Order: sequence, then structure tokens, then C-alpha cells
Amino acid sequence: MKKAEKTRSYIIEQTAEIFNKKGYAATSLSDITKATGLTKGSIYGNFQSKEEVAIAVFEHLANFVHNAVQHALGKNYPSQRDRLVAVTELYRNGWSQFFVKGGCPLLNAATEADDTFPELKKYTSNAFERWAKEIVKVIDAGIRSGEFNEDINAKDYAYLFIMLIEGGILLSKTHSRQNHLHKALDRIIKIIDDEIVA
Amino acid sequence: MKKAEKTRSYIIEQTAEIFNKKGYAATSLSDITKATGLTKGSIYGNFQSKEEVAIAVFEHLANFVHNAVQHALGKNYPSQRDRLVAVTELYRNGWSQFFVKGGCPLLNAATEADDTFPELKKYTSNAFERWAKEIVKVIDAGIRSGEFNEDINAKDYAYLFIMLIEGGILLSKTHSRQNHLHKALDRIIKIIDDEIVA
DNA sequence: AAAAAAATATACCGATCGGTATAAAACAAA
DNA sequence: TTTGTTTTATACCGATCGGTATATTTTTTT
Repeated sequence: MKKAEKTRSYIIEQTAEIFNKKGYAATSLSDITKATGLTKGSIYGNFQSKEEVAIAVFEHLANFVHNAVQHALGKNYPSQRDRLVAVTELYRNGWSQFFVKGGCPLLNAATEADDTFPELKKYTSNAFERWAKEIVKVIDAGIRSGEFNEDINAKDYAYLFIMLIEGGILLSKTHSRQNHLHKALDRIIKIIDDEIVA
Repeated sequence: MKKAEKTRSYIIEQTAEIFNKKGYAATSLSDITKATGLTKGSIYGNFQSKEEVAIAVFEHLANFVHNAVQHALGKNYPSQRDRLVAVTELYRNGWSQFFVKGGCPLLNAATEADDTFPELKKYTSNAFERWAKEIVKVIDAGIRSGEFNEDINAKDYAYLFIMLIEGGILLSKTHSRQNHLHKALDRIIKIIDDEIVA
């Protein structure tokens, strides 16, 4: 890895939390130089613009979320039902990890970008789709193995779970109380057991 | 009403959409003067700071949402079940009204404010609670009349509906397609009929 | 170790930021 | 209609914004 590649990663890692908390427009170049200890010249030697830093940071954060989901789903489970539930456990246990650092990056970026930052909006849209596809894969596997009902719409359930998680995160962050998210996760498990498991 | 009061309202109304779309930090004073045709002096004659404008605008937007909910719930319905469903109809039919203007103000403000604007965060928290209370009132009425199951937790269901609506709005805005929100609203109706109605 | 190349620091650009002191204008009360 | 008060416009403040040209330093290649 060349020096520039390292510095690029270093800048992204050091500023990710700031972007996620302050927002992509509100994070300034002086925020970036302060957090990295580098100068403007160095930043612009590795990125063409602040927009490019912002998008690289979002991709980094979205990958982090996606990797966490993939890791949780990649383990061995006695059933696909338990594999689905593992996603809820990820959010149930990861409160401090995720939320002290500014909450769900997908929620934050999607909300900010939709009317002001069309380039970033594309990336948020893709990030949600990537997430949904991971859930769809598990549901499809459960259908194929006969564990799940075969007449269900996997994509609809995947997006339903995402809506519940993001809605739960929103209320929990706003009220600084975990219970709303927990209720949303409980509801997801109920739906799995009542409607998905055959 | 004094002139200053009129001007205050005028400023709030003319800038509400801008704040909702661009965000409360990103909306500048020149955005405000441009949208109103007034000068800085006039703005600062009616507000002490940009923060005060931002909060006044959020209150205006939150009241608009709350009034829409109250209006939908205030009509005559053959049952409390239909009254609850009316909230979903509000969001099903109000897509263009709400979303072309930047989407749900509660979602937008809550997401932006949680880590950067503690004063506004309080108002977003209250706005969600006000909304939940309207739903709780309907559920309680249904319980008292014997139409709904008496052992359900009204508050939990109210917040569950809000989570689904906000999660649905988030995905629908991000993907520029109404169907996610519609699926969330369908799910709310299913929950009403399967779990709330006796 | 020297030369070529890449990466970083310095110093600056015009534009815009939120905010204010003061003067001009519009209003209300007499 | 005049006086006193409130509201609005003008002109300016220092600070910060994103970005760049250039010089200096650090890597890499030879």
C-alpha cells in the first residue's frame, strides 16, 4: 500500500464519527484538519473535494454496518430462523458501539442527502439495498430448506425489518432511551415466528 | 396582531420549506433574506438569532403535522378502528403534499439535531410524544367502548405505528418510490385488525 | 547516495458565514 | 398632524468557508 492510500484511509477513519454526528455539509475542512492533524494541502492531495471525502466516509461507514450484518449472518446457526434473529441481536447489543458514535450512518446520511446531496443519495439508496439483500438471502435459504413458508415475499419482509430498525433507532436516539428500538426488534422476532417460520 | 407578529409568521412560513429541505444548520441567513425579500436587520429585529428562527420554523412544521393528524382523527367515524386507519390514509394520500416539501419535518429535524442541536432535540422529542398521545387517545377510547382488547399497551402501539411510518418515509424518500411507505401503512392496518380490534 | 516523483505544508484567494451599530422609514398614539 | 415608538434597511465587523498555487519535505526509484 502506498503512502497516499494509507493517508486516505487515515483521513476517512479519523473523520468518520465527525461526519456521522455533525452531518456531511456541516463538517468543515478545519474539522477534518483538526481531527487528522494534517493540513489542507494534504487533504486536497488525497481528495479532489470535500464532497469526495464525504462520500468516501459514508462508504466506509456503510461498509462497517454491512460487515457487521454479514458477520452476524455468517455464523453457524441451528436454523435460518435463528440466523434472522441474529440481526436483531446485533442491534440489541450494539447500542453503545453504534449510537454513541452518532447513530445509524444510513439513517443520518439518507435523511440529510435526499434533498441536497444527490450524489450521496445514490450511495445511501444502494446501502439500504445491500442490507435488504442480505436479509433476503437468509429468507430464501429458509424457504428452500422448507423451514419458512414458501409463499412469502422475502424482499417485503427485508424492507419491513429495515423500516422497523430505522424507525426504532430514530425514536431511541431522539428520546435517548433504548426501549423503542428494543420494541421494534421484539416486533421483528414476532413477525419471524408468526409469519415467516412455517 | 402587531406588524412584528405578522412579519414573524411571514418569515417562518416563507422559510419553512428551506429549513426542512436543507437542514437547520445549513440554511443560511442569506437563504432567509432571499426567501422573504427582507434584510438582515429585519430578521434580527424579529428574532434574536438564527437558532431562534430554526426552532420557530420547526414548531411551525410540527404544528402543521400535528394539526393534520388531529384533523384526520377529529372527524366522525363508524368505529375507533376506522379512526386509527385514518392516520394511515393521511400519509397514503399526503405524499405529494408532504414529501415534495422535504419529507417529514420530525424525521428530518430529529436526525439532524440529536448530536448537534440539543435545544432543537427537545422540541423533536416533544413533537413525537404529542403525536403518540393522539394515537393513544383513540386506542384508549376503543378500549373503553369495548371495541378494542383491554389488555393491550396503547403507548407501545402508538410508537410502533410511528416507527413504521417514519421508517417507511425514510425508505420511500431515499428510493423515491412510495411503495415502501405504503407497505408500512398496510402493516399498521394489519396490526390494528389482528391485535387491537377485539 | 542521487535523482525523480509523490506527498505534505504554507500562505493566500474571494466568498460567505452569523451578527451588530446605526440610520432611515413606517407605524401607532396623542 | 405631530410626536414617540417600533420596525426595517444600510453598511460594516471579524471569522470561517471551500479551494488553490507554490514551496518544501518526504518517499520511492535508480
